[in-house]
Amino acid sequence: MNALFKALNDETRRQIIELLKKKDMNAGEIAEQFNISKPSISHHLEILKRADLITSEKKGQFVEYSLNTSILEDLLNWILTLKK
Amino acid sequence: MNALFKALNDETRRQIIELLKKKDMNAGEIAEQFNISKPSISHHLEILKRADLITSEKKGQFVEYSLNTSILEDLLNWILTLKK
DNA sequence: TAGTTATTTAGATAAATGTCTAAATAAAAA
DNA sequence: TTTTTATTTAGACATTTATCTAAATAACTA
Repeated sequence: MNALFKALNDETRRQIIELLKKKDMNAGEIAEQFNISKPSISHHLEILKRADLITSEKKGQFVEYSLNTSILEDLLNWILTLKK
Repeated sequence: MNALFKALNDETRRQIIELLKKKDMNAGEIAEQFNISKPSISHHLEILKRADLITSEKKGQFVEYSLNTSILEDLLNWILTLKK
């Protein structure tokens, strides 16, 4: 849960999630959407991955990233228990 | 949304939320539950308040804190749109 | 094989964060 | 009014974080 909240606590990472919601994208395509260096985006992707919010698959030279929404189930339940 | 994610990105603050889920508590009662100084807890409470996750009411010398779950509606919707 | 392209790793740095102690403020009690 | 109790504010400090540039790695292309 800690890694999940940490991953979500950044506007850039939340935007990456929004992008991946629309379609799978490789690291370069994701980086293009931001005024942030590729290494920094790579770092954000790693944090999202560690939180299991995204998965990656090597495709030739590219690394394709996909959103994993199943982990959000935990968060959803956490919130719902707070609301009783 | 930023303040909300920020507020949730800390184990102590999430525990404070869990405590307030059970019942309203004043600052001292909350601080008692942790091995953290009162000023630090006060600081956590302020961050939760800024995120509108809790409200406070002065009662004599005490300040009573309550959980505000309505703000979680936004978070809930954010998650649900990700899950399509 | 040599060069190009895609991505990550390494290392540095500035800013943000969580924590502390000491001091300030506010209310109650003596 | 003086003292005690509850809480917050101020300031300091160590750690974490987001970012960068330069270098390394991996895979395609000529």
